[in-house]
Amino acid sequence: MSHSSPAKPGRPRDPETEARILEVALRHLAREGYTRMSLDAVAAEAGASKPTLYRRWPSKADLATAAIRTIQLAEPPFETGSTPGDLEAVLRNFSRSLLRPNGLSLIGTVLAEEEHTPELIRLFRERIVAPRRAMLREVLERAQRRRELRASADVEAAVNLLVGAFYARYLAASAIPADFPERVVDIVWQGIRRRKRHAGAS
Amino acid sequence: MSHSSPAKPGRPRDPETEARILEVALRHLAREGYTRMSLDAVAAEAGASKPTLYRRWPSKADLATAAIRTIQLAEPPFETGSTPGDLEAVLRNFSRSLLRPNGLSLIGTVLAEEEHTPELIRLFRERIVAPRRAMLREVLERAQRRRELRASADVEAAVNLLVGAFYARYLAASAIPADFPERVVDIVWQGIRRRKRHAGAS
Amino acid sequence: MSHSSPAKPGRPRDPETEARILEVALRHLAREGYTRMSLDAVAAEAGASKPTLYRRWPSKADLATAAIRTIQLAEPPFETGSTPGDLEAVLRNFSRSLLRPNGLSLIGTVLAEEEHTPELIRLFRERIVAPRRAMLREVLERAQRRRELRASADVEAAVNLLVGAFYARYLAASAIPADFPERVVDIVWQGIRRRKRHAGAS
Amino acid sequence: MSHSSPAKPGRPRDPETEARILEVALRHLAREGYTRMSLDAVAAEAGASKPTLYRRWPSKADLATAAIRTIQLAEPPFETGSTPGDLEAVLRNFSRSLLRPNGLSLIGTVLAEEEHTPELIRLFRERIVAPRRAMLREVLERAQRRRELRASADVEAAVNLLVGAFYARYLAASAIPADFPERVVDIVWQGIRRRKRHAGAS
DNA sequence: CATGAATGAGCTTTCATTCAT
DNA sequence: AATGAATGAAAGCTCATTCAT
Repeated sequence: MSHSSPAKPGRPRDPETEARILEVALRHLAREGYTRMSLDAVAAEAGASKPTLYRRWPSKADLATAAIRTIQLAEPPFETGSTPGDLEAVLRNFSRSLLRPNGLSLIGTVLAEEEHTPELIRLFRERIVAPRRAMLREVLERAQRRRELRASADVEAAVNLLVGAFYARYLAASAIPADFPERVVDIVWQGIRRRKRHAGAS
Repeated sequence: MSHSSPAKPGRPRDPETEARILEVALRHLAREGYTRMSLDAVAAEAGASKPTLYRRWPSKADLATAAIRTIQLAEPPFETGSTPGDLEAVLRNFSRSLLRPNGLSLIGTVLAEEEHTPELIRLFRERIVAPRRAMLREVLERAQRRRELRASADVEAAVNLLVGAFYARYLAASAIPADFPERVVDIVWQGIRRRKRHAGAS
Repeated sequence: MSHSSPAKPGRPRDPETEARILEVALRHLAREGYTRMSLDAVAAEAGASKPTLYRRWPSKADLATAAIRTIQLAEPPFETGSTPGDLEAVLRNFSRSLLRPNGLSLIGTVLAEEEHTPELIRLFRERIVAPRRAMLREVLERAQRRRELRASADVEAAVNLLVGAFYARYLAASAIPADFPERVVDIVWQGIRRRKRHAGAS
Repeated sequence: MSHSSPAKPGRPRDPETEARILEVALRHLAREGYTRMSLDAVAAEAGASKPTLYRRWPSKADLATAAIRTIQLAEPPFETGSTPGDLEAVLRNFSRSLLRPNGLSLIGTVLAEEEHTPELIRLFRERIVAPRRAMLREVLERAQRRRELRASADVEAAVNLLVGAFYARYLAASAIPADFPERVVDIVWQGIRRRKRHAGAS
């Protein structure tokens, strides 16, 4: 008589170990950068041994990418009723998660490692960058379908402007003011929305 | 043949050596990142010995910051006749120098090292980031004085939008299209410029 | 049909597994040497797990000696009619098996490990070296009984000369010429055979 | 004004350090084998640090080959008056140095490493094996010029027989009897020397 | 009985920094 | 002033062996 879920042979993995390692690894990766992240330190802090790491991820790069993969984007509901309101909601959430856990140092490390460990930036783009941009693009395309935007409105450029403002601000000053989302949306929205025809334009 | 300045005792430093070291160091810093930049390699490539480096800069961090300090911004003339034209000129120059010598990896490394070597980002802000932003701000403030902008126009936010768009684009895709400056200026300019009163709207 | 020997409780060992492990182990031992032979690799290639190895052989050294023990010498029929012919036949077979599977690297590893794992060389002598020498000695002692050898002929030394020539040649050049058996037998046989009395020697 | 021997710049190497490292390395190589030889242990025993080793020899293989290179063959004067006497003298010296410092384990390790570190055996052949064989060959060729050998005498085979006997004996029993040189020379010499014509045989 | 997971110790190699000439 | 040598610390990775299922 067989079980529906046959017990796998061998000693089972401690499921908490894996999660703990990844969590520690992500923290170190963000705080120390890729090069400074030491597998010794990660193993020690996670209460595991180095071969335990190597059994799961065959190299440091694999562990680092796996750690990045665990980042979860809290998807905010963004139906505020108006397009600028939706954009602000997305950016407010973006701003909060951008700085976690260690400001832009995670972004920094994937940029710095672009030549040596391109997997990092590839995955970062796929997992972190792209979804966030997709949210903004979705809001804008919805607005486009509702004919709220100028006919020539450049959605791709607008997305870059909106998210990029936060990078620029952080790079210039390390701090993002609370009203920043509102301020950047304000300009961009004015720049792309459709304007009423001038009544007596003729 | 005597020097006009009183001769210092001992062998004088070779000024070319210093320049060569800094140039090599900057290249390595940008290509490899701070942690991977090896003083051994820099010394070897510059044709000097390590104590020669240490005599001038007491630590690796000092050498790295000195290297960043040498970056010169080629100041573009930007008097094109129109404010958007000026903005585009600045950004075009910015876009070119942004990716030199190795994409954003220099920015990456200063971000990644923010906690361990804060000197790096401090100096990077002062030398690289601030001057570039100042150019844009100057153009915008001049426009403000000419009353080309809306009364409520947020110059600081606009600056962040303009430069940030490039970071965002690079982070998302590693390549900046040639018409990108034009496209981002277009939106921002529409977002901040003063609009004509609907003359005879009645 | 029941077994003649009482059935043992528990799951019986798969005899094929054991053979497969030993075969793989011997190959790795000869190719990589003892220190480089990895139980991980042996287990993986044999399709078994490491504790399966450890259940049968309590240590790496035990597995290695067990692997050596499996080597079978194909006993050649050597009744060519003449003593030099018999010697050549033995040596020809010796030369072939000497280089299998990996030149002298198996001999190398047992010599190199003499201090750390003396079991290896002990067993190698008993299983591989001694039988081969015995064949030569048997041929020579038969010749002695037939009074084909000089009275003072040193059989032990002759055996060492005959087999040693192959070691020396390999150590010097890695390759054994096809006519090598004939050439070495020629010299040794001339050196030990009984010579006819010079008829009118007086 | 230049010196005839201009002082080299920089801190000079301690000449004893290099010799001490090589001596220790050779001992470890012979005792432990290549794989077991640890640079940590060598450095510690030689009273140096690991980077001191790496400055001189860029890898473990380089250090090992350098160590082998230091082996000096004490060239024996071998003009005993007779060819067999000369051969015995060479072999007696050979036998003594063969077992130093650790029996055949050095030979063992170069054989075992043939695939992974072929430099080892290449150098061993060039430095150790070839010179020893050359001595024997020289004695035999001198005898040949003096017409002491049979016309068909196979010098190459004789050399292999003479040195090989020692390998074979060691591999079979780990000990070389004191009269071994004499015994092997006896057979080989009888096997290759020219025989007197049966003068008045009729 | 056999499995996959875990471990502690070890490896070679590189680095930033200081010393002796 | 400038050099080459030296150093202690640490890194990434692998191994023989044992544990838990």
